Amino acid sequence: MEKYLSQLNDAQLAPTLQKDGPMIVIAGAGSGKTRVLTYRIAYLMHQGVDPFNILSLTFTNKAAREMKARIAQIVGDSEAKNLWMGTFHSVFAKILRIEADRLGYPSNFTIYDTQDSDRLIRDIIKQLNLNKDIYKYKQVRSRISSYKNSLITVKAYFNNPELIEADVAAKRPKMGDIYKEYVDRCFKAGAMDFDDLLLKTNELLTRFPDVLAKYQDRFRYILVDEYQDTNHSQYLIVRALSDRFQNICVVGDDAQSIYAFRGANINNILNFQRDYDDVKMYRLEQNYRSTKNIVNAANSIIDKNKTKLEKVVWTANDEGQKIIVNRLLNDGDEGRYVASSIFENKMNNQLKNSDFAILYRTNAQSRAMEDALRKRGIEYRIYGGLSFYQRKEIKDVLSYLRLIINPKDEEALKRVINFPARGIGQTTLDRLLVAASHYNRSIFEVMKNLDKVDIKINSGTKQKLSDFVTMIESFQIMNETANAFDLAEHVVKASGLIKEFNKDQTPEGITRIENIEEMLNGMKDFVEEQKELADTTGSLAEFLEDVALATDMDNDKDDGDKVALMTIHLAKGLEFPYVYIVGMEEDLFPSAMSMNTRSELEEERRLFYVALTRAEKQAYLTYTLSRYRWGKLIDAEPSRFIEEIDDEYLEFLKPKEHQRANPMLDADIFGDVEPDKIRFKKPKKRTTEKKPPKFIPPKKLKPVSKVGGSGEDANLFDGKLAKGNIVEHMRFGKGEVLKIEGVGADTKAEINFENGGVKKLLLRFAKLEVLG
DNA sequence: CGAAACATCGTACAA
DNA sequence: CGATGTTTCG
Repeated sequence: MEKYLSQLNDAQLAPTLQKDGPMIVIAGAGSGKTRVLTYRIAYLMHQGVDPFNILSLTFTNKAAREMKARIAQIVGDSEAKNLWMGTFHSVFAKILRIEADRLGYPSNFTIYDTQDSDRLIRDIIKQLNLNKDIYKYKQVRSRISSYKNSLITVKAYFNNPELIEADVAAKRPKMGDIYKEYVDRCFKAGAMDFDDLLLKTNELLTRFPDVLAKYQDRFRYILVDEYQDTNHSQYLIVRALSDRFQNICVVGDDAQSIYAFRGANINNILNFQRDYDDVKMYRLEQNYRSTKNIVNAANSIIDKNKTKLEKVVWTANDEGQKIIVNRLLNDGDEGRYVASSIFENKMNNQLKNSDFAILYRTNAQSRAMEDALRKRGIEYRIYGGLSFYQRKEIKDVLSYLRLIINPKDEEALKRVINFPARGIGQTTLDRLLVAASHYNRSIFEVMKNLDKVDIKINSGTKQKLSDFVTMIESFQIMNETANAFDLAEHVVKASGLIKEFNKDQTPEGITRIENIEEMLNGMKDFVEEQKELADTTGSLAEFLEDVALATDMDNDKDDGDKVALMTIHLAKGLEFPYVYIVGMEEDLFPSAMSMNTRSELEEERRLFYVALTRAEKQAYLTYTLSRYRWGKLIDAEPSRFIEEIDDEYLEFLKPKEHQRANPMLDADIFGDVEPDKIRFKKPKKRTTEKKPPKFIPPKKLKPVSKVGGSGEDANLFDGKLAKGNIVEHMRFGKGEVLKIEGVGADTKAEINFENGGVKKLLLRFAKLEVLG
């Protein structure tokens, strides 16, 4: 043990060695907090604490696995195995299964994902005859989610006039009714959504003192990682469980709190010291990850936030390179730049693909990056986005499997009852739903008792329904003996799914079959893996739970040397030698939706802080002049966050250095621009300059060019500039239009200028006045 | 009832 | 643009 502890610096050692009592560790980016958590757990066990009494809540299941493996190296496999480690959701889902009957739930309850919730909510809105343009299902879902995260049950909602009034004022008077119906339907389906896993845990611990006592006694030592991202519901669970022994250790960094949108409350970490007596506070401020340049640049950003705990992150590492800032024409150009920069870096510095990460604000930005990397022949891997398990064909298979475990699962049933088509249409389904509601039974139970219920369904359809029931029941029987893989393989054949997908021989259809095969392979691995671990059985139910609660990071199969592409949110906790942060533009980053309040903007700023502090050696920031969004080319302005970094840490790239590759750009479209200067909304110390503006943003071109259309209209000069027109250019003087070519934003004009000769200009950017 | 054409809509972040 | 909902026709 001493050997391991000697690897820690003094700041890290102090919290590691504090065995008892409440404590908070404020850990700056890259300061080795995982190491502290890991060694602290090992040390607890070394001091004689039974691993059965330790609960460690991590941000991803992958992190839990890695930490457990590390601890096993120190204290031994057999001991480490008994630790409770995992995400809030997975740990409490397990506890809820054990205690389910207390809450009237079956222990095999389904976990609804967001798609399932959305479908159910849409159903309910339709069923209640509400206007779907007013009750948008996504808004409704997020509203319900925030109720649940604040522990507002249906009953609490109807007892709270303020909430009701707020919804009435928002022209959504039926919110409560939808909420009630949603909760009822989930309950009847034996289903919990993600928020329920926390809400019901709270219910369990509050309503049943003996259950609370049991888990308080069990979890005598509790550790919570990424505490800054806990929501109210999680906060209350931690408080309740730690109340008896008060051996609670939370670790986090308020500067990296980036999950407010799913209810995370930064006050949990800011106010931790008020919640317990004699809280010991530790700070980890030495950064081991990044260069001085990166650390200082990141500090200069986070300084702009008002809400924060005081801490000074520093590093003893090298000065390093400045952060490179580059402006590109559009998203395609941005992709090409990033790809060629990665290519060059690899060549010059003997690097691997996995030394690079491309981080973006929204998943939609990945496409341009992918295209460019593919063209360059650089292998990459995308994290997040539409996850594997959310794909249609995979959800179809999973729905059959879910129905085997929990036949009440309404969303699974609706999904597969007529897929592949077996002649059970909407009308039949509607009648089943009505009957189910009337008899207060699940749809599946109604289907099993068609002859006993009053329902208007013709005999042919009844036969089809009973065939379906028979099929599912035969799967259920097989589930009693077969393992998850064998069963799933049988199900995809017997249900007709494979046959259905095989009909489609287009590339997409073939991909679907491959995806199903991949999932079956995954199940096989799962079964094999579980066989080796004695404590689990490799059952289908366990597989489904794994799948439902897997985070995007958990599915990270180590499949070779690839550039990582992901959102900044997913990058939290990771590090890469070279990091490209792309799309540094106003309305994108910071997001247009996050600029209304200070706290929203501060969260965006923390997000940028997280992004920048992922980099070890070198960070790149890119932004574009225009970008495709919603299928349309729109103008962009550089993000205020670039401006917020101290200039001394930045190096602005001269666009020409890399734009040579693109022949279109050889036209002197930036002829009147000094390319090495950056353009901001509010120019800094530039007012005294007499020279023409360094850079004229496209938006501001409008009034100058007189002939220009609106910013949204890509066809600035379309129809207004024609062959033969005489125009004037600031630098090239008068000229005659020889030719117009291209369409939309790509429209170019060939112009013969008095001083400059023939130039090809992109009209989008050219500063021209039409003289006649 | 089913499939394909057609129309609409809404666009973060995610367990 | 792309996912989803609606209409239409066989």
